[in-house]
Amino acid sequence: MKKRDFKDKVYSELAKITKALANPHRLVIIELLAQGEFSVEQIAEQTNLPIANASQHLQVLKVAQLVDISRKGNFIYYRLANSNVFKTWKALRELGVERIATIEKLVKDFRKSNFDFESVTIDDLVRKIESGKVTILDVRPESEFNKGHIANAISIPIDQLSSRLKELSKRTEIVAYCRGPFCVFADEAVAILLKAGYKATRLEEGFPDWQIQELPVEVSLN
Amino acid sequence: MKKRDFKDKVYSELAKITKALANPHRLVIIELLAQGEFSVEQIAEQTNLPIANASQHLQVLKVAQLVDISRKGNFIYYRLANSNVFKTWKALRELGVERIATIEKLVKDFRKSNFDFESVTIDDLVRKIESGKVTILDVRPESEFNKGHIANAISIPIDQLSSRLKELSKRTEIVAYCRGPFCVFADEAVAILLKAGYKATRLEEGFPDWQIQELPVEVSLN
DNA sequence: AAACTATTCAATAAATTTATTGAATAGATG
DNA sequence: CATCTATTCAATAAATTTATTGAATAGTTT
Repeated sequence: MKKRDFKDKVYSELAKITKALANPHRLVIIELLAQGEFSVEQIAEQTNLPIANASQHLQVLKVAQLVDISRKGNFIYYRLANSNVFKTWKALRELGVERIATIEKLVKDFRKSNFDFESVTIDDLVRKIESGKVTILDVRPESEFNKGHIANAISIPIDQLSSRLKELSKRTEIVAYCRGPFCVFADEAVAILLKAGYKATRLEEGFPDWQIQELPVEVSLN
Repeated sequence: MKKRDFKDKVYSELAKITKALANPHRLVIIELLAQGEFSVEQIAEQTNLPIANASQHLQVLKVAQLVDISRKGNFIYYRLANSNVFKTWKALRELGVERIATIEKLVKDFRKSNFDFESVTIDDLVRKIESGKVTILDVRPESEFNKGHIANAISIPIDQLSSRLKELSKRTEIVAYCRGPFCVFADEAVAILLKAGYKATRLEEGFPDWQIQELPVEVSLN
């Protein structure tokens, strides 16, 4: 093979992978699958897409080998092919937030107008865990908590939080987390908690960011 | 702003950036600019594109804020907007090589059929530098060497190597490097060196990979 | 100010991607 | 084996991306 042919082929293969990522719906799917595996139906629901449409996008990801599948009963479950897929999404996400003022502004404006409060980073949380008491609160749907969560976190899905406040202590600081930096479950949780007189902040990143750093995680079997 | 509007906008902005990367020519340009800044004319030449075409691709990268420009005399020089752009390219590259058998096979087959020999990683090279004598050979064009190179490397551009062999010692192991893992200058160099009786291997990655790890680099002023 | 030149723009056609719809399929279940 | 159901496929139209060409532009240089 000639040198130029070789380079053309390598870069066009890499561009194919990149194209498979280059769609807003597919990025949402990638972030969702970073929480664990989901059926086509669940993915369609979470992303607000018609099922046929979601399936089509999943085919694109599958052809690019970014996702794997397995069948359980009547359902087909999709998951990220490996941790490099999440790493690449993370790199894109960070590039976007840093380079594109629009995104940073969108996030800040949205947070400020809806929930005006501080957040903590993963490093901050690690330090809090080491040096004192902190309640780690997972506000994702319970099924996602069961697939994997930060060690010692407790699960109260955001739509149950208001009615289950009594499970939390007002004396311990609470750090709420969810799927990722653009997920608003944690913001909503902190808003509810602050209003009810709890001391609470949100984790800037999500569970997959914690997991990829090989920090302690737990899985609930059921 | 509503929750869904917010998410739609964030992910569509991120998809825009990803789309800007999702083209083989533009990936080649990103890798080239990781070596330093180049004029439109130089970029067109290196990528084998008509100038108008190269300019068009550069506009796409500029709108996505992945590159910055500066004018010097009649020329406009393009450079990567910041190190996160390279980090993202590196993540995509590694995802591709790991996930896509086609790419790995392309690289292996090409290397095996043209140059069958071992390579060393950046970690290997760091150890070699610490623990003994090694000649680090930069075979990129001299202008790229001048913009930045591995500390203590010597520059012999690949097209001058055959005629400048006497500058190298046969007693010291030589590690040749170039732009990146898909760049073949270093392969060609090792082939020439082995044939002439030198002890030589190539560095798997390229100069930008060394630089991003904050390992020692030097810049030649001129 | 005129001439020059590197780069960008504009217009077009071809190729690719996307959303939508409804039908087809594969595999599990009864 | 027939039925059921989650998922995929296929066909189409609309939107976007790409390559190509030649003209326009901005900024230097003389």
